[in-house]
Amino acid sequence: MDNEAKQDKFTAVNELARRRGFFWQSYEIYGGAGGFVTYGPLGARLKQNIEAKLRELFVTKLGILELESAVIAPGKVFEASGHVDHFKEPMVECSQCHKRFRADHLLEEYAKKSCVETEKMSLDEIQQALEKNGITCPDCGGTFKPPQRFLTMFETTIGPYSGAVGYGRPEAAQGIFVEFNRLYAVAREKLPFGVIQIGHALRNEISPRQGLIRLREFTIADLEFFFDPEEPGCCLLKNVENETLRLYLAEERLKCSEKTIDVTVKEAVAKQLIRSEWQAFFMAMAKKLLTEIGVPPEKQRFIEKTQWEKAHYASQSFDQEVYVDRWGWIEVSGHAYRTDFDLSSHMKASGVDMRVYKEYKTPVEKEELVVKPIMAKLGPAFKKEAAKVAELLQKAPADEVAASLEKQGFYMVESYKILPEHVDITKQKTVVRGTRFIPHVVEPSFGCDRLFYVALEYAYGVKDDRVVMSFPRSIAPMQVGVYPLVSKDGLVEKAREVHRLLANEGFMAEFDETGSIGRRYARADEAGVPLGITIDYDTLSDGTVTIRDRDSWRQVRSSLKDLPALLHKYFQGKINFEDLGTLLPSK
RNA sequence: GCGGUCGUCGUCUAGUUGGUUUAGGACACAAGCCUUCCAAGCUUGCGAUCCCGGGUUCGAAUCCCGGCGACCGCACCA
Repeated sequence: MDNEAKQDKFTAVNELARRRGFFWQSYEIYGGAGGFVTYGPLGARLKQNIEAKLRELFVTKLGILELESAVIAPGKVFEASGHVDHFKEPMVECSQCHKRFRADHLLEEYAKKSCVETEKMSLDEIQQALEKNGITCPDCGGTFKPPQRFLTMFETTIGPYSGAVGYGRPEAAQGIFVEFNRLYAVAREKLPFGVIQIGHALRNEISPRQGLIRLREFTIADLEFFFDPEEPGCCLLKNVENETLRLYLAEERLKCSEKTIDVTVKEAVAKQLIRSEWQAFFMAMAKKLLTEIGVPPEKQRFIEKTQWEKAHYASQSFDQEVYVDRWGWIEVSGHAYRTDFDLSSHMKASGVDMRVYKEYKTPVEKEELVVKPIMAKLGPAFKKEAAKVAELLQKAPADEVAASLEKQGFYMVESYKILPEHVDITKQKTVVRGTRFIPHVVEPSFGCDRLFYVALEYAYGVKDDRVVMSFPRSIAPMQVGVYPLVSKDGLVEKAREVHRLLANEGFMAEFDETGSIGRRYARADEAGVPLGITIDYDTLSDGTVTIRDRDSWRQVRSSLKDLPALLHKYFQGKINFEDLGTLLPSK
């Protein structure tokens, strides 16, 4: 299978995808536009099924809330979140060789500026700093053109006349943070809770290549999980504690070592390799997801981001990577501990309190001295000033007042001399029942188009020179094919009847009567249809059909009347192919 | 954005020293015949203004310029 023109899987998968309608580049009739794709019938279905997996895993099974928010946001949202600053990178271009560089990186490297410093610099300041330090093109020594900012967010104006700037969201997360107060109320004001949003996001990439791996418009699934930083324990960790994770730690990467370690979730948490229990939990869930869409565990790993690589909001973060044929390890999900960065930022920018109230388990009783002015005495003593004096007294520190009265027999508040008989000093018990705080956030974030791509690549296989897309049955875009063995003697009519039956039972079923039976099986294998139902002469006489397995090409014989129930069980993963009927001898 | 290579039916491609090319083939697809289980065979059909725009020329798929797109390298990827 590899003697001639050994094309890589990326090429093979893309070609198949175009031919069979999984996906292709958008706007082809106008020459195409980089970074945009169209999912065809099989692809749209497959993508929905993958997203359904995410929902099943998080929404159905864990009770994570789902949200759908707008793609366009007012400028303030992404100013507050830090994206406007962080998506706008200062770049300089060499006037001789036209190579482009990140101006801030040059300053950090050659002028020993810190990234905190460069962050704050204006374009003019950057230019001056470059000139002052005599920084020229590292490649050819040429001088730089004036620096410019490249904004990787899509910018627009909201409304026809206003200058109100709006941005296409580069992630779905902010749509969750800005709605936090309502979501928290809907979640019945209980922590921890999580919210997921699966939707389109936009990033105006400088040069999107790599097909589905880097797009300008893509589907992201951001899950924000809110919890109390004082109770960071994960109540679900037990369920996954023996799951192993392959970690590629930052310290190994800094040593330029390729060493990865396999640890159980339990160990990773115990050794503080993963500092948040919830983060560890979601990493285990992410591994489960990838495994379920067909990526073997040994082709997955979690790479810890170094200090430099981490997002502006993250405390510790890992990328889940999958090994692909052409590029090696590529990111499919990110796992960041965002602390309270986002909610704090929006609180500060909007002025809206997003803290949550926590009642103490046992109310804290405090005993403190209280100075109570006795108005009956203050009135005669200070006349018109009495009210003011009382007010001042209440603000004064009670301890000081008490000490002064005791020692010196009086207390001076401004120019007023307070005598012991003017006030009543008592010990008062106050009960503090709770406190307010900003929840912390752990965020797993999946690139759905990348999940889609790795699902395609790992499904791709060649058997007897035929392409077989071995999707896990739970995500296969087409579930069953129904075929008359030959197109005569009433077999076609019977097959149509079976097809209708299955379609009405809720299966994604296709009907195909053209070409030889072998050709139809081959076509179905290429579309990744797990089961083929073939109607033959025995079907007419005894009501049985053959069921063909896409991956092994084995066949079983089964009664038509049992078929719907059997297929339901099969697609729910409760039974295997052999359980569908009696095995026929393979030819 | 820069540099290199490239762009012909749905897919893969022949042709590219400018001229019988109404751009050829294979696979796929469709209709029919045949066919009792893995891309069989036969017949017929559908399908490409040769990526787009401009230029040179009597004549351009072929040469030149610009654009778009793809791949590889650099840079970028929060």
